[in-house]
Amino acid sequence: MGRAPCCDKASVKRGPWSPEEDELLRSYVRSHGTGGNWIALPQKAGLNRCGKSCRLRWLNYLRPDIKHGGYTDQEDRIICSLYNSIGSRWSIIASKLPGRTDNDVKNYWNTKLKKKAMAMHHHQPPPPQQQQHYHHHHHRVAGGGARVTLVSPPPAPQSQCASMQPSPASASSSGGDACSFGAAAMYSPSPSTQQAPQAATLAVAGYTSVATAAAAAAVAAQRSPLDELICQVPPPPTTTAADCWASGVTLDDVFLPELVGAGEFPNGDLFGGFGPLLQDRSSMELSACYFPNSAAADMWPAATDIVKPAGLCHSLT
DNA sequence: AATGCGGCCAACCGCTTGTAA
DNA sequence: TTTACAAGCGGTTGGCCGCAT
Repeated sequence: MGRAPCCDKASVKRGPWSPEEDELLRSYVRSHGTGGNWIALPQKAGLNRCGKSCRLRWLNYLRPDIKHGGYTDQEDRIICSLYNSIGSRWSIIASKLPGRTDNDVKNYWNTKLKKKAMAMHHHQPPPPQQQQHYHHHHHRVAGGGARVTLVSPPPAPQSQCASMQPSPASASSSGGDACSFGAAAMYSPSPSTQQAPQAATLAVAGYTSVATAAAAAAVAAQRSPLDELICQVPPPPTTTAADCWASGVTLDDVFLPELVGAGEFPNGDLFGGFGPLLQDRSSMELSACYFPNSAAADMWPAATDIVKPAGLCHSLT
């Protein structure tokens, strides 16, 4: 038994919206809101449309804060970086781009950015050595906020993909490895990134993982003394996994094999990291944790507001 | 001018997730 | 705990438009 359809598709209008329908929907939502019930909305608004269709029209087109087209280089970088990190999670990617919708970002990627990324991937010179080399870019966040360190995976030829252990989302995306790494290749450090503090914050998310994106935002929003400690560690002179931790930003999942072996975080979940960086501490159960330095390790027993893993706590120093 | 082709994008489809009863 | 339903999400489709021939 399948689920009953949300509306009678034979009787509702489908296809492009007319200006009159747009105005009906717009004025209804303006005066009543969506009411949390899109299914009932069309009838109340006097529209002969499926509720899902109304919702889509509002979210993707009629919402007042929507931007169409005119993507900036900065937005391109954010999209590429996030795509490389998390795959086709368009709603998450769009949430990092004010005024953009998931549908819009998805279309933009599929029609333009993917090709651009592919082209750049194919123009990447081969890596100098097989040893993975991670680029660190340091940015100071506006307002004296946390210094953050970007860790980007190197542009990698397809032959290296297996060893890179991309996140499940990336691995399962239809874009394939070439696209994924092409996106990474596009994400070289650029002056424009450094000029925009907000962009720097967003870029951090792009280099890590979804939850890390939230964590990066959380760093600025809520900080305990432990958080401060993490964020104040001076920038490392070299580029190792431990350095990444020391900089206060969780690791990209490509570091996992290097750190603990692929079996430690079965789903590419890297939140072995530091509880204090997580937005919702109470809901996160860590499978392991790694202290960025011995001082943080010392403070760990005193931290009472995070869910601590049963075992596997290590200091990286 | 007519036709074909490819790019673009709005909209749809169907599956997954969240939640209330 | 189970079930039903709405919302959310990502993949896909279809039609419009501009450009090349």
